[in-house]
Amino acid sequence: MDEIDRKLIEALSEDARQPLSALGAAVGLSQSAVNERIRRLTDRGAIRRVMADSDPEALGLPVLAFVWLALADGASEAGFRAFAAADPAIIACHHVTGQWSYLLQVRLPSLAGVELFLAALKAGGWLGRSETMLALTEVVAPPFRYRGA
Amino acid sequence: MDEIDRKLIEALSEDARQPLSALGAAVGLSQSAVNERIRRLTDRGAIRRVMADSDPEALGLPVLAFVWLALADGASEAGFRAFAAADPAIIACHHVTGQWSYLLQVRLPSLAGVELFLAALKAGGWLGRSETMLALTEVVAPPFRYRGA
DNA sequence: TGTGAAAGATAGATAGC
DNA sequence: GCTATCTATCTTTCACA
Repeated sequence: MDEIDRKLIEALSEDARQPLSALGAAVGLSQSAVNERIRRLTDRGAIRRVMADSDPEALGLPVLAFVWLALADGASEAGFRAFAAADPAIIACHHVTGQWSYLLQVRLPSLAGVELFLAALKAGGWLGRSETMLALTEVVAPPFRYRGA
Repeated sequence: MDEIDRKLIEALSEDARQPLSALGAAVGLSQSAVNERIRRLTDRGAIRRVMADSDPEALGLPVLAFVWLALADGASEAGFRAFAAADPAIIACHHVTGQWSYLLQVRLPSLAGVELFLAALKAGGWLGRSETMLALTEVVAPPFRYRGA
């Protein structure tokens, strides 16, 4: 992972459909050297995948909510993690320091969807305490990976 | 944006390098019909880009911090937004409801980096109040777009 | 919008150096 | 790592449904 690898990943993060020749020109290597580096970066897992970044609004998911969660007493951590991994509305879930145990980032069709989501958390027996904040403007928008309805 | 479009975006979100023939087989359309749909989805902006999702740890950015921020009195909103857009450590920045004005998601090389980041926020005159939480486990990992050192 | 087919352009993969 | 070659894939275009 040298400076050239970093530049390649930066360029591919911007646009992964650039020809190898363009990448080569950008970093000062031949097309095949670039190809070989990308192969190695992918094998090592430094590049995890090449994916489409899509617009959540176009997919009918305009609402982004941040949900702070303290698990219910006695709820299984492993069970909750399986639940989070399975729900396509959950675009990120981190175990965090501080007074809450998890921070969820959720994409939903509407505010009503937020209410349904919280109800599902409660019905699953996961929800101890929680606090929800809604995203207004996206000042720096992270990539969005659509995981299905 | 019908069911087929959604399936295409879901498949491309998983792996954007599949041949059109494979996508066609998955959704029950010909290669040329798939090609045409992807072109339209891209033109409309439903597909924003095709990018590499990389591993922040491999890039020397193992620390993810959530920084809740209330802007300093008199700080310019526009100025702060330009600052956020320019700093590659900031992978997401949302204006949010509730007691804080912004939520920043920041990728950094170390805990010392978090301290430096907060110091830079303060030095820029943006920081009113703030509260930082560190991510421990990534239960559901969002895609990561490397924006450079 | 979609199908099927065919031509041409492009880029990825491979092998020898 | 480079150059050259081979091959898979994409793109474009057509006639037709």
